[in-house]
Amino acid sequence: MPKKVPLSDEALELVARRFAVLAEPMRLRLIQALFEGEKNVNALVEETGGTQANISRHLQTLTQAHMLSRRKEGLQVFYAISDPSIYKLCELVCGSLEKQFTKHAEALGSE
Amino acid sequence: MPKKVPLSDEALELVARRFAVLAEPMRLRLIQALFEGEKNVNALVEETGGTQANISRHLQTLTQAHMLSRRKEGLQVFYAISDPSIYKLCELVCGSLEKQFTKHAEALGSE
DNA sequence: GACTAATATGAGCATATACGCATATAGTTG
DNA sequence: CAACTATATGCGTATATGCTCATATTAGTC
Repeated sequence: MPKKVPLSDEALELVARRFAVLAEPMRLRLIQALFEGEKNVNALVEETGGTQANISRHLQTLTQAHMLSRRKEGLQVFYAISDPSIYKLCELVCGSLEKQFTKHAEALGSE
Repeated sequence: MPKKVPLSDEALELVARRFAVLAEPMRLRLIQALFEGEKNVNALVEETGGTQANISRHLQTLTQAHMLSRRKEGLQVFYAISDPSIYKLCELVCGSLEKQFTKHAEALGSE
């Protein structure tokens, strides 16, 4: 298990791409909605308030990144979180953001 | 400490923005270089092979996101990783990518 | 103060991608 | 097979952002 070896250019692009998939509010909203469990497209459309076309595209992006699983059942398609690391990723980011706010609540003047 | 409460739109944008900062290969390379410890701009320029202007901009982006700290010493400016969660973030992503490769090494046919 | 070194920034270009609209595909039911 | 439902996709547009070149700024030296 390599640890100190610098990543190759290809590897860096893959990592960057993975972060990029998570760098969209609507996709994060979808992921958040799926924290509760598997849901079909329509449910996600209603819950997130997005358009059907847009949600479908985002779900495709997330699925191609192997973050979601896709299960077809008749007319409906059900998506679910398939990569457990996503939970931790979101927790980590939320945690560090909270720390930032706590810190800068006193000093103020972010950005 | 909120855990199950869905994040607000503002919060989602902040999380997304944070991921976006990490969604650039060159920035990841800088972060990786800084894993070894504090370095000045010139060292980072040489190590990453980027142009001075570009590196400077990326360092600014990372610093504004509170991921790096900036220390000025005479003519030089030293940057260092200031948010420990970045280590874990990178580890998590690398880990899940490795799993993907292991899985699809046999089945093949990603993307 | 003139000169040099280290870093930052303004402007323009090229590319990526999120979104909306319309339409296509897949599956179900009559 | 016609009509309907659920989901996916082609296309055009708008916006964001990474990159380069040139230049500005800051700090040290003579």
